[in-house]
Amino acid sequence: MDITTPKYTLVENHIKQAIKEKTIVDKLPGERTLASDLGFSYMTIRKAIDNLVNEGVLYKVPTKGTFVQHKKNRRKTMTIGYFLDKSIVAGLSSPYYSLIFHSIEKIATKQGYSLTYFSELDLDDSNKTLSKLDGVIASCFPRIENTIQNLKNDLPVVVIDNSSADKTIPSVIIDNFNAVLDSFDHLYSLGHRRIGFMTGLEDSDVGKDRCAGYRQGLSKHGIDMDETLVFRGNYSFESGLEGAEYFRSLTELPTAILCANDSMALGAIKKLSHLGIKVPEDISILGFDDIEVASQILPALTTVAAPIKDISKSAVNLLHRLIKQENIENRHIALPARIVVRNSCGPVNKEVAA
Amino acid sequence: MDITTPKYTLVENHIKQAIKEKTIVDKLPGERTLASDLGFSYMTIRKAIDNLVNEGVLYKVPTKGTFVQHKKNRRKTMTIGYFLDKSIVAGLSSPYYSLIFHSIEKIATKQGYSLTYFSELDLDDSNKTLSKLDGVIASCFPRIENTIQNLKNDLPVVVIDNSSADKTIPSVIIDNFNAVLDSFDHLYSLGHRRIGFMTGLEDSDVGKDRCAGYRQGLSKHGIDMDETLVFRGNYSFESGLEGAEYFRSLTELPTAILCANDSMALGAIKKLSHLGIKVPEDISILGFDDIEVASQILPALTTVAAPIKDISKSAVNLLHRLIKQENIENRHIALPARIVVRNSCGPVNKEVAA
DNA sequence: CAACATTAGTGCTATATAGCACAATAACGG
DNA sequence: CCGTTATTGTGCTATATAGCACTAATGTTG
Repeated sequence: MDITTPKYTLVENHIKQAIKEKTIVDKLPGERTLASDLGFSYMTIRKAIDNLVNEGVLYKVPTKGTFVQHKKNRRKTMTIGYFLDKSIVAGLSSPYYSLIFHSIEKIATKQGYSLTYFSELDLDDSNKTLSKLDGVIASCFPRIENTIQNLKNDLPVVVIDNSSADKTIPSVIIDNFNAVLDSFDHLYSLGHRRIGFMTGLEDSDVGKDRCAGYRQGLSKHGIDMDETLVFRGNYSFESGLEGAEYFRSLTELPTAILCANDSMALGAIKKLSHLGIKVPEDISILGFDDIEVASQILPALTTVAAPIKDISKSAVNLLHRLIKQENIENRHIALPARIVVRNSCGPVNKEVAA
Repeated sequence: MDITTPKYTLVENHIKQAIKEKTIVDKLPGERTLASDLGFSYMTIRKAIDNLVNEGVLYKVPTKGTFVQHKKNRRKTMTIGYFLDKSIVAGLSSPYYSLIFHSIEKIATKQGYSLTYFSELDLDDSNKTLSKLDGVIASCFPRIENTIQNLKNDLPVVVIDNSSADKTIPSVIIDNFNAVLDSFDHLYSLGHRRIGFMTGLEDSDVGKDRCAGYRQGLSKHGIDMDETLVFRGNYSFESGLEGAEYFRSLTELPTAILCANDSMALGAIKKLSHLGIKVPEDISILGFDDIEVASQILPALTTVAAPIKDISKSAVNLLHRLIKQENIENRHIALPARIVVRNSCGPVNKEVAA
């Protein structure tokens, strides 16, 4: 410390220290008591306490005393954040995430929150950013577990899409397994037996569960697993193009392809059409997410509708209750997703397979 | 005032009043001077001034004096807002606005700003919301001129997409007129003469300018205006469907349709295909915006690429300079937009027109 | 036992006073 | 004329003191 450090900062530091060391837990001694204990004047102690109150470290109750502001019930900014890691390059311009964000905003506004979006989190300015927020909803991916942990130290966090490895973090996800299984059943009921699968990134629960749903569909109907019918994609439109080319290169084309999301399905449809293979006459394509254009393209995409509104509502409510420090019995919510039948899947066409 | 109003609040009010009445313009009298002038003690004056400094009304320069914090250079929150009125029901899930927002976020983050999204602005809590912001970028529509005016009173505002009727508000728009004119030229060069136009909402500059571009295209090439070739849409996918039906109902189908945005173009393509009219063989469709799916659908959409990145960059930079109170020579920026030729427009097919 | 009064503890307001550090300016001296 | 020195004005820290308003616990009284 400088020679010129004012005494009140010394007092401030002393109090902060005492709080950290739990010497002071809840209520501070009276101002006059503190003054004589620490050997500073009453007014100096007041100044120090005043500053700490302004900083939000302490709060006062008139005629009662001064108390420690336990970090958790800090001053409310009535702003929550939505975090979508920059590893999702399209960010909010991805059709799925833009639906999520839009929906979260509507619900958050209803609850009186403003919504901030961020896709990067430097440790340097994380404090600056996070101090503006009451809580964060994050789309979770395994590669950002560290970031989530950092967030969690400062704020209530609710994770959506994937659950975190850290099961203490509340999550809202959809039942990917059964949704894909339903899709499989749908294709099966149309007569399809040779069904391909285009995976997403398999580093996440979403990817794994959708894949597991596919495998379950196979075994449920007594179909042997054929590894050549699995194409490993990455959710992008481009990998949908590649996937279609891959399946085309097989000696026998599948009669239907389950895609782990809509963008890949779009890519597959486009490439297949280029290759002269008609959807759904020659091959059926099934997507996942029900992004806006799914119903607008030709053929209209049969897909699984992610319950965007429910996801958002659940996530905001969960977060709201965490912010209010309510007790939460069920920290992990899994929502069902239903298949939306449109025109990209049809009855099997035996002639094409060759 | 209560009997118990503390003197320092009286002093605070006195000072605020004096600032409002311009009795005090910049520098305050010395604290001791003030004390004797107002008849309160030095420490009381200090307390009052301290509070005003905390409120951001005044600021101090050590050994120099105390000064009025002119409203404009308020304390920075390093957060800017993006406002998209709720009258755009799809909000950020609209493909165009999600691109805009995503792009703004990337650039704002680079400049050290956080980005908040809001689509409603109650007058009640507008202060709560706006006090968290340094400035606002708003997508402007004529129907929200009032809101923009309110915003403008509190904060620097930059308007995008449309310019405001109030020309003092800086704006970043694209040159819709010439972009549509270019599109027209493109269709003309493919041999099209009977070219339909599907308008957007004509209450805004965007709508009017795109419409004017179409008319200019006609007159430039010496084609008579045929009002039956103009369908009044509202930018939605659904109105694209309706538009296609409308054109189909004409005794003679146009050989090409210029659409005021991509969503309508998508709708038109879908409906026309249903009606057995092939794009681009039978009819050419040209869009506007270059939303993500434009390149992903079949046929890939020939459209005008809105320079999203440039718009965002210009808007954020403008706003940043407004926040820093720099002098701005050019408050209105119009950016060129270029046509992206894909597969939805082809040479005219004389046989179809019948 | 219940109603009332007292008292101690709390934070809050207000004033008076004393000195420090710094910067700009005025006065002075070579 | 320039450089040094003194003066003045500024905000900043620190202390001591006096009284107010309110609450909760305690004591007192009918």
